Amino acid sequence: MVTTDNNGATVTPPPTIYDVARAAGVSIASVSRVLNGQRNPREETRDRVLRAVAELGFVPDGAARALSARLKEVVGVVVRRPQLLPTEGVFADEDENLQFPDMINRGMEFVAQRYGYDLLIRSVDLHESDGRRIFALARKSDGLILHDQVLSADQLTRLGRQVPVVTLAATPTPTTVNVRSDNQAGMRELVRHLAGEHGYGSIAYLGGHWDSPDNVARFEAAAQQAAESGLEFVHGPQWQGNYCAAGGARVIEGLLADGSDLPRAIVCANDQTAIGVLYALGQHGIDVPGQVAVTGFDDIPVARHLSPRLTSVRQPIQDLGATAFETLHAMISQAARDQQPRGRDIVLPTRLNRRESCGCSPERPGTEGLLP
Amino acid sequence: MVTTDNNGATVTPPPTIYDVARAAGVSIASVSRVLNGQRNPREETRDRVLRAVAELGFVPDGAARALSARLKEVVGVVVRRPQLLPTEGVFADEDENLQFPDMINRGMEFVAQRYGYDLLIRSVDLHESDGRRIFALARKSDGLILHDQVLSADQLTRLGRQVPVVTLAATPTPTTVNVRSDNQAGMRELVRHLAGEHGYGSIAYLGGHWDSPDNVARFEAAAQQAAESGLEFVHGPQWQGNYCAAGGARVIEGLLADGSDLPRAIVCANDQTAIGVLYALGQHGIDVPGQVAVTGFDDIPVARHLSPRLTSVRQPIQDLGATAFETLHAMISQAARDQQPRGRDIVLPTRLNRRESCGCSPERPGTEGLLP
DNA sequence: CTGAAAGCGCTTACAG
DNA sequence: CTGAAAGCGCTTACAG
Repeated sequence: MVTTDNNGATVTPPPTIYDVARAAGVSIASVSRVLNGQRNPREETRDRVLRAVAELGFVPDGAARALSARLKEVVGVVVRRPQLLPTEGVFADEDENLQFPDMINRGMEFVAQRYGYDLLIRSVDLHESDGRRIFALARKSDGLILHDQVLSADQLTRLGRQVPVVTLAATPTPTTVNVRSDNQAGMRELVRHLAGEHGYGSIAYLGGHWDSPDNVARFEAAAQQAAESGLEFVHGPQWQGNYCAAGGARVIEGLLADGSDLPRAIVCANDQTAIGVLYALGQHGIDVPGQVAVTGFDDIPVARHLSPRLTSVRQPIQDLGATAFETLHAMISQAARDQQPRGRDIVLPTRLNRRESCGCSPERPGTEGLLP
Repeated sequence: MVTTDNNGATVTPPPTIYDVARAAGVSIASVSRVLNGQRNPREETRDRVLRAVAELGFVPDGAARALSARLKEVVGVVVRRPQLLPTEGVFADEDENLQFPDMINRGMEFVAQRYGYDLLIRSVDLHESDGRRIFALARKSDGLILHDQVLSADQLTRLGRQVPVVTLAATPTPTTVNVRSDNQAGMRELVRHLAGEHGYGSIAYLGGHWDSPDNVARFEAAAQQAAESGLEFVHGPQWQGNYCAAGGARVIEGLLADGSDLPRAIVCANDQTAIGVLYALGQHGIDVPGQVAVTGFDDIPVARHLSPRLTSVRQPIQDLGATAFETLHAMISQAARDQQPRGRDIVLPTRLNRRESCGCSPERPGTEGLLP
């Protein structure tokens, strides 16, 4: 019986397995067995335990369970993002690049629930160098999923020896598995489209964080395909963005202030950047796609609701998260059996979604991505 | 020494406090004391322990620490969102309303880090009725932050007796504290603006989830202010959205298909809804704000980058999360000392950000929200 | 099938 | 100041 009184603040600690055992008239071992479905307990035992559990509203303490069963049912997730003070002005500039990692996390969470796992989220600064906080998170979890390249290859290898680790959009090591999407194929398809279907003569690549593996892969694929398609390829320090709308807008403002000529098409490292570019071009009365075409990467939901609608390379965002979790879960389950196939690089397909910002004409909704 | 061999998959379990004690030639109690800064250990003891810790890369196991110290340093966060299969078409429709709760979570996380806490995220379905999964999450955490009204008042009161609980945008109970923003003041300011400055004669309210306390508060404030300002106030079942862009677009499509007249201004329950409305109106060649004005609520970052730029009521999004965490943390710390002020309703201020979608003329950037 | 007991890896009174 | 020991709340061989 829970004590009820008029003071809401009275603390009633949750019942323990001892309370249940006492109420059911059995040992705590029996309670545990019934709850964990071990070794068919007698019908009557089961009933008494279940009744007591229901009556007391018993739920096992996570820490005790974790310590005893050597399983926390928690996966640590590390996201790399600017650690800014929540001052309005500053934050307003930077907090837009949330959407992509958050959607990936949601894909993880979806799968995690099916296994009874929860996600322990922690973000680290873009420039965080020592991995101490990440090793600490590992001790609160059964395994780790790391967005981006937050650790050096050496650190990763060492971490992967202690605990199962899956990276996202990074590089596999001998002890860790990586999951990413096919930047190369997606970017090449996009550039081929700009050259072939639209006949543009020049494109620029507006980059994301310079050290992001995704950014590097997209840049290189764009450069190679541009060369193969005979396009002039513009890039360089003045084209350096930061995956955020504000970064994209800043690049455009800078170029216009310098009086630079814009290329016929601007290929952005991601959709957020493209949003900033569209905005800045709009402010200066430059028509998209009439004067300058603009494309994104990721295909986040809002891309469909911009004007003009944003042409973008679709990443299987939620799938990335789901796959990362499934992979990690397999590693955790097999941990006891030791030897497992580490060092893999799992690549998920991408696909070009043509909308108006690249110069294509509007099409009926619903046909997106179904084009040949 | 960590075993190194050529097989990356070899598992090297993390060192325990016993390993450290052995290496340092002291008892595990001393190790614990040095690490937790208790009762000034002798200089030499401290040095030996610290050296061993560094050498072995020791980090205490979270579960063992939690069980022993009765503190997990984990806060559970429950978000209410549609639990859909990651099928593209379906997800594409619904996963846009992520941004707002995710930004709140980020505000929490920012503060949580300073206290050495992590967030354990779990989402439950919009229509989840029984709170079992939430009570289970409570056993993995030191306290809970609940977005929205995910539990009945009775369940909340009961939960709050077992563990510290803070709700967001809900209603306080005798055992829980609520944090929300001032929907009423923000919405009234907005409607007053539409009536007073722009002289519109009619407005509609395009709603969010019908049972969301935020939605109810915004609806009622809009209705009251409309009445006081002598505006015709349009609403009803055909104006029922779902906080998502797709929902907003669907409402507009439905109205136009019925041949209904649109009011002079559409006040949306949140920004995501407004994005869908802008899009649908654009598809039908209806000029915003010339023919119909549109406003949002929340002021998410992308609102600034739409065309026309979206007029919206700014909620202190990150502050909501930060305040929720700070409040919960205070409750956790004082848990031992029992009696605490529960039942509070903490209200954060809102503010109208006028941009072009309501009919205001463009202004210099940087002056947003600084108008009288 | 069930109970008594050991043990998971820590923290913290309790002695010395 | 430091160590030996108890205890946190579970799970799981080990006996019976």
